Amino acid sequence: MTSPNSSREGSLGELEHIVLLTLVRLGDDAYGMSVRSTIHELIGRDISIGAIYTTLERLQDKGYVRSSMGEATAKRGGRAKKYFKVTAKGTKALRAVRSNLEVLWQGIQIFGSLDGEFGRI
Amino acid sequence: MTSPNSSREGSLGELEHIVLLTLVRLGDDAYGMSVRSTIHELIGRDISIGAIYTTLERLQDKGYVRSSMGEATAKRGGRAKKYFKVTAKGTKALRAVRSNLEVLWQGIQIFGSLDGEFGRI
DNA sequence: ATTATTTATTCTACAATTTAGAAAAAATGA
DNA sequence: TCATTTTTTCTAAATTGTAGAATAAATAAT
Repeated sequence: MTSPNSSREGSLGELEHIVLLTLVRLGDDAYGMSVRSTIHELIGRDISIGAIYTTLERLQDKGYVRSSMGEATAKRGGRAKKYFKVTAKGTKALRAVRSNLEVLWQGIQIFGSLDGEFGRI
Repeated sequence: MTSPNSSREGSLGELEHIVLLTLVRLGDDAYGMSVRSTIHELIGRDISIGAIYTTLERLQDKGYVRSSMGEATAKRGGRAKKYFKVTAKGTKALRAVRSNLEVLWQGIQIFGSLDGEFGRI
């Protein structure tokens, strides 16, 4: 690549998109394991924990999230969690992706209609 | 990988998602170049033509689209186009992705509100 | 106090997807 | 014939997605 294609802002990999969105949803309780189980509960997708963490790390490298260590809790296996928080930049990326998807889906009619709408961003 | 994770149905790569959706939009006029320009017009993303074609081919390998050659047109450079059509399987994948996204975005509130909704699928 | 179990993160290596750019093909126009 | 245009194909590489094993740190059980 010579010139870094700038038209690619508002572009997130599929898993990055899902993970970032789940972080927003989880708020203060967002860490590796909870992200994984929440995604599973919401859409039934079983992503390995290793995949979750590499994605989280890449998201951090890109400045879309930051992380901070919590404290251990007094229960079996309650080691300290690494919490993740979406940055302003991450929020912006999410908004852009959302906006693009709305345009792309606008007017698309495929039988079997699902009539939901996206939540506000 | 030992067992092919089946929870991954209703999963399309980001570009696959965009391209498939654009094929639906274009209907009978969907071929490499038109897909590329339409995406550019809709979301301003400048994807190389090579990238479009590799995606189209992969989509075909997965059975999400089929292709057929058209005829040459009587104009400069009017060589025969390769038209693409979304299959029932492709439509199904699109519906699943859409459904998952609706769930994931449900209830997400990020300032700067975009209040559109997805088109029906 | 050693060992087991649980929750959690990190590491490693590979597969799949995305990407650009150059090459080739097939048409008309000069 | 040579140039130009529209279109597809090929090639190589970067980025993203993936699982599984290893490690760590806590409490529970013996």
